[in-house]
Order: sequence, then C-alpha cells, then structure tokens
Amino acid sequence: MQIGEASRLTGVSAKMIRHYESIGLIPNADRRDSNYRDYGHHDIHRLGFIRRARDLGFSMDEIRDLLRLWGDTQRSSADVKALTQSHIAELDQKIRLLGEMRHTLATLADACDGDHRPDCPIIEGLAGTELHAGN
Amino acid sequence: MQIGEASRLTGVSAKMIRHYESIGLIPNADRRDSNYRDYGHHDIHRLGFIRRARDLGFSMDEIRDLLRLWGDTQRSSADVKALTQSHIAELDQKIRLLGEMRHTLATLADACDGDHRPDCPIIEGLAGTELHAGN
DNA sequence: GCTTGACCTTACCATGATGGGAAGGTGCAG
DNA sequence: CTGCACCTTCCCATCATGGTAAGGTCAAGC
Repeated sequence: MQIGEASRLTGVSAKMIRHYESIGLIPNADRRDSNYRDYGHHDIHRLGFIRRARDLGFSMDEIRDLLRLWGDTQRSSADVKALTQSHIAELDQKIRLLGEMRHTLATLADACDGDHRPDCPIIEGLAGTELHAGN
Repeated sequence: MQIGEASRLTGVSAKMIRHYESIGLIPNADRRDSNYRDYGHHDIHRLGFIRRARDLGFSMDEIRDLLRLWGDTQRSSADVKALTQSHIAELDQKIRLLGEMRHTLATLADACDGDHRPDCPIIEGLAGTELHAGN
C-alpha cells in the first residue's frame, strides 16, 4: 500500500513516516516503479507500535530502544520493565513540576480579587516586589 | 551594568536577554561607546518578572500579555486573573494527559514480571496484539 | 607599550517532534 | 487529454534555549 493508506491505518502522518525512515527508526521502505513507497502489514505493525509508544510519551530515543527490545527474543522482560519504570519516573518528575507551578498560580489567583480594580497579587508576585503572602 | 551582571542578577542567560530584545519582549538596551549593552535597575526588574513568569510555565506570548498588563495602570485585576486561570487550565490539561500516560504505563508495568524471561505485557501492549488487560 | 584574560558583539547552527508549502512526477477515471 | 488525488524531495517554521566561531573592548599586570 502507499504511504497515505499506511498513515490512515496507523495514525502516523505521512510526513512522520518519511521522517522515521530518514532517522532509521524504520527500515527504508520498498519502492514501486513510480518511486512511491510501498508498505505491507509488517510495516503497519511497526508504525502502530511506534505510535502507541509516542502516545505514552516515550521519546524517539526510548522508542528506538523499545523497538530493539521488541525484536530481541533473547531479552528479559526485566529490561523492558526497567526502561518503562525509568519513563514513569520522568513522567512523575514532569507532573510534579507542573503541579508545583499550578499550586503557586492557584495561590496567587486565590489572593486576587479579580474585579475592576487594578491591585493584583498575581502581578505583584511576578514583579517580585516581595509583597509576600501575609500582607 | 553589562549584560553579564544583568544575567547573574536575574537568572536569565545573556543569550536569552539578547533574544528577548530581538523579539521585542524587552526594549532595545542602551549602548555604551563600546557598543556593549547597558542595563539599569528598571531592566533588571523587567527581566526578573519575565523569569518568574517563565518559571511558572507561561509561554512567551502569555508573558508578552502579562508585561502589557503589568505596565497598564488602567487594567483591572480581573484581566490578570483571567489570563492566569487560562494558564492554570492549560497546566491541568497537561497534568491530566501525563497522568493518563503514567496510569497506563504503571498498569502495564505491574503486569510485567520483570524477570529473566522474555514474555512482557508492556511490549505486547505496545505491539497492539490486543492481549488486553483481562487475559 | 604590550599581553592576558574576562567580557562583550553578531551570526550561524542545533535541539525534538511536527507541520506547512513549493515544485514537480504518477496514476486513474471521466 | 484533462483533472484530480496522490506521491516525491527539499526547504522552512515552530518554541525556548544552548553552543560555537570570529572578532571587538577593556582593565590589570608586566
């Protein structure tokens, strides 16, 4: 099948399929006489794997590792689990950071009347005029 | 003062200070005879504001709005609060998305023995072989 | 005076993952 | 034969940031 149908089936844009090929994440596609790329169910399977990994937030480098582990019948499930838990830790870190931002902002927003007057603890907090929380 | 000291005082790299100037987030700096940029306490204040907003996850566009609101003595605190709450909603969205990823991964990881054997629900889940949760 | 070193200047390239668009070839249906 | 949908490669943009190169400035020390 052509790249368009492969894209539709996997949810990976044609643009990205070509990109994944260019960076070696998927092998060079077969070509028809027209020079159009030609995909089979094996390719679709691999692209689907990549898309699901992307949806779970894995980076391209991590996906490269996952693909290697997928194709390695000798590897132990501990290898996969270790990679996954490392990624979970990255997610936890990001979530924690965003949560801290949210908390700070919510605190500032709570202190802001949000009315027609100009006085605003949010702006004051950003301006760093150290009007602090207690005033 | 020179850009290096401004950087040290504000925690914004010299690189980024020049960048902020180039995109109009801060006004063009005064220049000495040497063509070196020259900063005063007013600039330091503005850069500090920007850095704190960045630390809270605001985008450059949002920061541009915040700076405008900061300088507008006519604006109501409601304007600032609205922008902030919109940003909080963005953060909530990101946190929710990351949380979903984390949950899915944790479920897969829990199902994985993580021993020397190759069988691995994580890889199977990514491969989309629909072995699902219930099997 | 001259060197050294810290600092500054501009300009270009890179990241990661993705999209947009141009300019042109292919293939099928009317 | 025309039109249209699809494909090809190539270049550029995003967002915020860093790196590096090639060169100018300035103060301290010899």
